[in-house]
Amino acid sequence: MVSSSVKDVAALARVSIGTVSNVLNRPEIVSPETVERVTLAMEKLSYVRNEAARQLRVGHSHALGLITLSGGNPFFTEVTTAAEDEAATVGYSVIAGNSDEKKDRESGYLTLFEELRVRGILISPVGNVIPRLRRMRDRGIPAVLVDRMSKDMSFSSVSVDDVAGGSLAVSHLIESGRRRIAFVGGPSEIRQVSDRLLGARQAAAAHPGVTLEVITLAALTVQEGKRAGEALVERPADARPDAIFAANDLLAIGLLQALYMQGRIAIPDEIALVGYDDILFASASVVPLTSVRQPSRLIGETAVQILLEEADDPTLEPRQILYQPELVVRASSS
Amino acid sequence: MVSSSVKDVAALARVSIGTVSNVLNRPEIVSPETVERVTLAMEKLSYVRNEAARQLRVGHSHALGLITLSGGNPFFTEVTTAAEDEAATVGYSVIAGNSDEKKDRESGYLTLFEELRVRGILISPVGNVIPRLRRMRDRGIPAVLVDRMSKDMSFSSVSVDDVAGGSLAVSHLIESGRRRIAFVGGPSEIRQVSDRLLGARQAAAAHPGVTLEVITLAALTVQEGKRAGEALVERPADARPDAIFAANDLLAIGLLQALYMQGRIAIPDEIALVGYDDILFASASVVPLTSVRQPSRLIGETAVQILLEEADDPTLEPRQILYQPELVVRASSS
DNA sequence: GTGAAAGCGCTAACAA
DNA sequence: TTGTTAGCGCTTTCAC
Repeated sequence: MVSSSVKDVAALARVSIGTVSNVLNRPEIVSPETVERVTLAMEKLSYVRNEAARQLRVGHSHALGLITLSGGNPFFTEVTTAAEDEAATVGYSVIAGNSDEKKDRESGYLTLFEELRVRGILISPVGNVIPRLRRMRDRGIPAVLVDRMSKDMSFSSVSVDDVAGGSLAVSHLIESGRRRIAFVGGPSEIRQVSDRLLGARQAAAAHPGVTLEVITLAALTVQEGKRAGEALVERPADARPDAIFAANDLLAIGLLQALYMQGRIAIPDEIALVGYDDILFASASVVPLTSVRQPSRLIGETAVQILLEEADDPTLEPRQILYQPELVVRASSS
Repeated sequence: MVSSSVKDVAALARVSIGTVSNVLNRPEIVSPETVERVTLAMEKLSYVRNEAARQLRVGHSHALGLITLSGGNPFFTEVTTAAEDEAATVGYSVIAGNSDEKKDRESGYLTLFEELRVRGILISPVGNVIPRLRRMRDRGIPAVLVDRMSKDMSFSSVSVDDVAGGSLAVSHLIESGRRRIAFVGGPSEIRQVSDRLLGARQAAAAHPGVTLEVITLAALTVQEGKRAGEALVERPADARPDAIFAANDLLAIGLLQALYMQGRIAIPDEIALVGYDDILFASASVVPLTSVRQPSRLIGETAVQILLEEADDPTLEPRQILYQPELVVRASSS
């Protein structure tokens, strides 16, 4: 057996296919009795609308594309869930992909979304995708940057002030008496990383006598954090920093595993540690983690709202929404 | 400006649209020069194939639908990533949704996937979706159950022996001297939960003098685990269990927060704790968590393989793949 | 090796 | 209020 189409429904309900389409899309203009009859026929045949055909006709789909930096990061999971919920309230679905911070994966998803003619794209970029997004916008697919601002403000964005966040974290470490601070971060092409580092630098520069060492890793994962921690354990004790600001909580948890659990380095006594994102597991880690919290759900919801507005009216000016982060102090730094 | 179509490409390359379609789908049958000319034209126009039109013609999409029980559970994140990777190797993409253990969300995704005419469906069911899956299979959309077997074996499944896992966990607790064991789990309609409980019961029954208390929660989340933990803290010390087997690690981490961090109950001395899934954060939690590990990536990969085979050949007999879980002992129970 | 043409299922404009 | 019809972009025979 194969799927039934409007034609089958029309035949069974003894109406034209145009009427079937109308009860699907504008039931208010068709008489209640007819609606009833058609609906019944649909149920009898378990008719399911063919979205591809609808989309081919109207030109775009009822889906939004979302590309996050990492599937394993609960922060992005929360953003995604919030976006899905918000989109669902207006009948849209979200197709989520994650780039794992890799440019070719990012590019692959953009192509997929383009082939799918999604209504719009939400993205935390890795590579320089702005030119491509611009082309896509010219062809009717708008985009909103998530968790990162566009430098030239040519796209709307919903983000959190990462410079302020970095500054918040490092200021806190300095205030609690730390002087030899290390920033452990990922690839600097990732704006979130470079901004958090910038904020850290500003805070350090404001306090004479404070040094900031920068440790750059390949990715923002627990594994990489662990690797970095193992390298630190290898150092002679007096060559180690007395505080670490990790670019995200995954990294911080990896550091915790290597420094505290394997290396038996006292946290925070020997080394204080601050993470970023305040994921669900930060408060329950070996040493509860001080972290910079971002309003993840709010980011996802706002981004969807702006995107759908721009999809409806492409002439809208790009908007930059910037939320402020918040420091949550726990045992790892006090 | 609007998207260009095969027609535009054909015009620019001075060939027919049939030829354009051929270079897209069977380049080997068209002359190299023509391929070259058409490819060039595509690039000039930045042509992107309209997937909806392709799909309308061929009858199904190049996407697989995946419904997991929880977006916030790293176990399912890993299954999802593995499925995406596996699907990508054969040119398929995965549309992932999570039911959050809610029947109506599950049903919504099934409808979406049906409208999208996905090639097949991977699902960890909440409600009784078997009849519906059967209808969908009759219409050409096969399904594979993930992380759960179908009782009547009418669908293929890729799962882990949850009864064995539950037994493994509780046997370990008993061997380490515990007697008053509590099972903290979610809704019993979720097969994973009821199977793990069954295994726990079997292990308890095999040891006279061991009691098993069952605490049922609304969902398998950190929040719910925390609520359960708070209730336990309220009890007089001698009315508390001396060991807890939590149906997953999220629950276990919530319990840890309430019992250990807020309630100052010694883990494992007063209460030993075992979780399930061995998520990335289990080893780095306040008290590193003993957990039952499942081969998450393997589950995702295998499920995709079987699904695609069944999509190609609907006459295939359903297969049941059952992996064995593994106990990872850490500080929370020893 | 290439071209012409039918038709997948749907929506929307227009006619009745 | 309902019916008729064109056509969205693509793939796929079937001729040539």
